[in-house]
Amino acid sequence: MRPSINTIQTKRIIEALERAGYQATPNRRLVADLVASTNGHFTAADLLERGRREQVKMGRATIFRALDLLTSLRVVERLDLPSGAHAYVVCEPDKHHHHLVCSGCGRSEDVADGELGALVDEIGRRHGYEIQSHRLELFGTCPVCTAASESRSATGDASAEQGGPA
Amino acid sequence: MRPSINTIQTKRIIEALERAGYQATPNRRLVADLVASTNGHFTAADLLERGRREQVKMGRATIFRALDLLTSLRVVERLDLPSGAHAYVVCEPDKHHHHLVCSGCGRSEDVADGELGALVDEIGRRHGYEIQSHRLELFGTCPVCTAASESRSATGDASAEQGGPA
DNA sequence: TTATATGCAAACGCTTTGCATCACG
DNA sequence: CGTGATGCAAAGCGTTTGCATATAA
Repeated sequence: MRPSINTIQTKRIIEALERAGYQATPNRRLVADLVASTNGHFTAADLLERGRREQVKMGRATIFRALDLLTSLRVVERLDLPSGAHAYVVCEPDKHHHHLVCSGCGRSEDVADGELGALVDEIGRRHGYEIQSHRLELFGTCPVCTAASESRSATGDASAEQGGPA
Repeated sequence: MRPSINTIQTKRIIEALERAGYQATPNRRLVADLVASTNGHFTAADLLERGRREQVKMGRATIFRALDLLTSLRVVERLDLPSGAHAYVVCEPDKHHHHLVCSGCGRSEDVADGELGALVDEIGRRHGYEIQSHRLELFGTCPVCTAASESRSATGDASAEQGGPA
């Protein structure tokens, strides 16, 4: 997948960098772009490989440093897959939310906190804890993958559903 | 903390092992005991060190293998701390639940799924996902640590007690 | 010119594995 | 005896760091 420079998403990320006083270097722009052109979760290794494939040879360290940066700016968020592996997803910086991850293709969607906040408060009260943070992670199959697996089982086909993460 | 052999918890774990057809070897008994005498989360390294301190010198591998075993028996569960580190907690094998973890002392408590299930269903429906699993992790300060930090701030003492989650 | 950012490779920490040995059934 | 469990050390992975270099402000 060729990164499409200058999406709104990419710009948002770059602006976030500059607003925070960091340089929007070519490498960081590329990372921003790779990240923005992903609709699922991705790992540092994914970015590294995609980056190399595209054009530039970025060092591992640069990726990790960029990812740390973006994480601290809350442009991306780190999440833990059921396997225990670490992945990242892009997300809206400000509003508190959670992630719904498709275990088929890796696509991820932001989920508003909604009523969960109240439930969390209630749990804290019940246990006498002062809750500082909470994290809800949902894993399931997205509509596309569900459809794919249904038609697959109908036809006996057993090929993969879609692009996989990123 | 000296492991107190033969707690109910320890027995439960050992029975779970035997019921599943695994040998309750001395090493595994020790692990069971260490695990049972922990009321918070712990890492593999913790167990290794406590084990060594107590008596036996267990190889790293043995700890990891035992932990894998207990995880597969759902006697312990692996969880991801906000720092990204992996830890384990003991828990009831059968009922679906979540964890409330004290970021001060590491104590952890099981939290019933309760109304969350309905909320999760609702989210899945809204996004067209078939939810397969969900995980809620709560981080906060337990009553003991809250009290401790209050008396501390009252006396102007500023000693550390925790590393603070994300 | 001074602070930042980058690359590289070595260092790290955690976890797994291969293999010979040992214990249990 | 044969299978399962263990220890050890080496290998593997993902991530971080030190340091010299290159680049931006």
